[in-house]
Amino acid sequence: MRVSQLFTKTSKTAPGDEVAKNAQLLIRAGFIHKEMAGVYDYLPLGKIVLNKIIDVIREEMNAIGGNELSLTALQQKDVWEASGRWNDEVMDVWFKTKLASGSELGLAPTHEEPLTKLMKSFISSYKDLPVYPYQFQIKFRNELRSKSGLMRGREFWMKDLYSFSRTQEEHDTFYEKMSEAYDRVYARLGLGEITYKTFASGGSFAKYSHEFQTLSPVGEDKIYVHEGKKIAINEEVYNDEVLADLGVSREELVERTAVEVGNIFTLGTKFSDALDLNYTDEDGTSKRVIMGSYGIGPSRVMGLIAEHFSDDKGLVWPENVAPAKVYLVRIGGDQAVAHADTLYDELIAQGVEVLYDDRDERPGAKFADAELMGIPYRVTVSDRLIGAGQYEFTPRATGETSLLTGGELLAKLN
RNA sequence: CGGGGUGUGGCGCAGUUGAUAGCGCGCUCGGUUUGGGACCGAGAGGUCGAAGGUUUGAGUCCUUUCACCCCGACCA
Repeated sequence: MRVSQLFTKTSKTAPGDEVAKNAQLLIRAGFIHKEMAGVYDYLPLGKIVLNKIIDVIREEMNAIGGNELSLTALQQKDVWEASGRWNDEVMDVWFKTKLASGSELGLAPTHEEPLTKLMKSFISSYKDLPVYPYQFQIKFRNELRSKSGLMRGREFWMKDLYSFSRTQEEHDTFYEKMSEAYDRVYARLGLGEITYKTFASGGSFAKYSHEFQTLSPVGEDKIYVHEGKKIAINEEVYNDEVLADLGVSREELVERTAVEVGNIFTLGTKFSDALDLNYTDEDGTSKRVIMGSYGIGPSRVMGLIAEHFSDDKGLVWPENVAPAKVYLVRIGGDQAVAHADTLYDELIAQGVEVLYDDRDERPGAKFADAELMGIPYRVTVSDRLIGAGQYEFTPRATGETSLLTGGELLAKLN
């Protein structure tokens, strides 16, 4: 992509009404735009980052048998009344609206009910199970207070997978596989080191649920971390019983603030009871389907990564989620243009994603933008280096520049 | 939803005791520049969140209202 073709621009200043670092940097770099409190547009570069996060999650969900689908955002009242969650006192984050006919509708805050109902059309035998449908979708939640930029929005992206299993054992096995898949997701997103599988309250069908909590000063949750076991306990269940269950003592735990970047939850038969989702087992008897739900908020993850991987110059994207691998800076006249154009074509031919700064700007402005946007590698083509057949190569994270030949450069970026 | 704060060109801000708005960035044009967000000159762009009120006169005072931010409560 050529920078001259991007309609977005960078800004030296952040909007005065944004305090959260993730929002300030993402807006300054032109990745997102604020529409209203807790509601953001994803601009071209931001959309690429969001897509990359989604792609990582998708690969891991597919690897454990997920079936991607797309459910509707408009929700019928009846489906939710079956579980009692249409009631505003039970679920206080509803955005409700009406059809022209006057019928009430809701904007989906989550999808257990509609999906459970949908699956009634496809699940009837033990042979139809287990199944793992999932989706990436914008959820709507009427939060009393949205905050922290992308971290808590009223409209946000969510990956939600739901498991439908025959037995508790089958469910438990999948639950564990999902936990491992989540570990791989966060590792690939560069958050593995600071993300902890955290014990949280389980609801009526399991003693615990698990949250994936990433350490961050902007976190809303307080957790107690056990470094040795790489686990943590949410403060809501931080008690002697849990400590005993996990075989840890208070002295081994450290209190930290963290951001919930995902959760896995055993639902049991809560929704299959409410909506009457059954299957016929091998012995001919009818049984309830055992369910689980598994969420990750890609938009929140994006905010967290922006918040975590940044410095005084701007964003510092991990390679797996960066909008491009290389920021190609061109300095100089016709000769530099010709060389940069050629290198751009070569990199593209090699499958390297490049953001080519072909603007007629001064070098300082290009360098500053490359840093603000946080592209992992900056490559500089300039008149003064062409004679020597050299290119400058500068990793964003270290800022250390080395001089490479064309061959060395292509090898390094491959 | 309770408490606190803020709304002035696209963005960041200033506007003294009331007298129909100013700076920086950005933008346009001309020229000079060209390895760390260039410089000079000339321009365009706002009725000051909205509504009502006080006053000869309101960005400045009063009332109402909307929006945004922070803390708390609540939540992916």
